[in-house]
Amino acid sequence: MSTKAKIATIGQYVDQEVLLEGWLWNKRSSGKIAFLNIRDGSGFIQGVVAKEDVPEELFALAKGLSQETSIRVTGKVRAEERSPIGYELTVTGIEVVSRTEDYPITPKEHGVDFLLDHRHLWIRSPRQRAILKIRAEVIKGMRDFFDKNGFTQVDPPILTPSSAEGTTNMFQTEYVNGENAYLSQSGQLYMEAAAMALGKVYSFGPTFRAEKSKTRKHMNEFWMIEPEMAYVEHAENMQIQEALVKHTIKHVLDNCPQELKAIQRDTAPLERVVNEKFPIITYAEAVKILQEKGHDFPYGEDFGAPHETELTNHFDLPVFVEKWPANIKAFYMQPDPEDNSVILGADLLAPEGYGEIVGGSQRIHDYELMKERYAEHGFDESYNWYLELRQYGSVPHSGFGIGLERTIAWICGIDHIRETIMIPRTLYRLYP
RNA sequence: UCCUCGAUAGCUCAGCUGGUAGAGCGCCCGACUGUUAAUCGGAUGGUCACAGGUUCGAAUCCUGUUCGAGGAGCCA
Repeated sequence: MSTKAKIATIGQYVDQEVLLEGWLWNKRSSGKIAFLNIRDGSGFIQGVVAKEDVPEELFALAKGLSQETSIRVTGKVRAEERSPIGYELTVTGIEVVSRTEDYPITPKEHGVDFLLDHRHLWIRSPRQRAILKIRAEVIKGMRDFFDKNGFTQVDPPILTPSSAEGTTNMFQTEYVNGENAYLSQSGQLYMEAAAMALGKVYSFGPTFRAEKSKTRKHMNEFWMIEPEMAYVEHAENMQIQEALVKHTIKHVLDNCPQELKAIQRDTAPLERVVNEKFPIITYAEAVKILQEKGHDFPYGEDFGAPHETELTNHFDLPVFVEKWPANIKAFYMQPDPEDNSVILGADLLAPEGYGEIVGGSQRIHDYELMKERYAEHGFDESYNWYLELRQYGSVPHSGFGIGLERTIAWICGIDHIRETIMIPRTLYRLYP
């Protein structure tokens, strides 16, 4: 009986006979030799079956295997220079667990529509597997940062009453008592309550937006990490964001070399992000840069995708854009004491055309000012609890939200965020 | 919601000013001892998205519909 092994750690078993449990990803054969490309979830390895070395039935079986047939393969691990992973398996036995007929996804090219319709199978492909592995490490790296820096994870509710920021873009459902309920589009307001209880907190969970957005940067269900910190003000908020991003990227560079290679990510720009200080510019300076570069961009508007790309190309690093005009940002953002018309908040724009990945700000902590904002926006009683946070021991506090999928898309260098999650939920696509 | 583009074999696509359907790949059969999107030979494979219209004749032209993709707005 052979030892069970995993491809990821196959190097431990050189010159030993092992058992691999997996699937046939691809096959090439000639009259006297067959190459089986085997995957087991942990990686890919090539198995070799030479006609003269094995019983006739085994060679015939190997030649007849179809793509994605599940197999238990025994064989001897061999160091092999020609292999991308450095090892090959000299196959001595194959047990077919379940034969596959007519697997739809071939190693050849396919269109987006076809692949998305077969997303449940597409994730078996080397590239998709690598992206999902990197996603897991991005999450791990972020949690690691928060846990090492005194944050406590808190989980805000997903079912919420009407939103303080309006409900037009929210998924509506009926609550048990017949009231309208909405799927959360941000846990931030609740996280502010948590910060007053635990100091430094972060949430990590799915968030839902019923926006009819149809771009490579949008999904209707995505994951967000939302830290909130008591006694932290604007400048420190940005420092923490920068440290988080650097730590996360370093974690991926250290832990996913194989996966980054599999998706052919050029890691030089990422190493630069780890080693260099992120520039901070004000919104006004950003507008000036755009105008100098020939954009007809008026002060007071939000940036579009080409503007964000222009700004980050200018620095070739993630860039904080701070002190935005208050009227284009959320009601809860703290005004700059030096200029009431702008707020103490910043967006972090990722380089290489990836755009906004973080939005953060210092929050209004003054009770009277928050009451004014409530009046201006006509908020109802369902968010009185949020106002109460300013009545009972209010302190300066800040927080931010980082979009998990946008961050992963950037780190992986892929052009559409739908590949960063197992089953993407985009406009017009609720299947599979 | 708006703008742009698209839908032909299992997949990726070609099909000209209208004349009755093509290639490559996959599957299947055969050849080949180092392939790695293997290669070579053969065979199979179609309600040309749907519904109307124009015409002797429509994959092709016109109208509408459905579905999808890219982008705008909004955001992470």
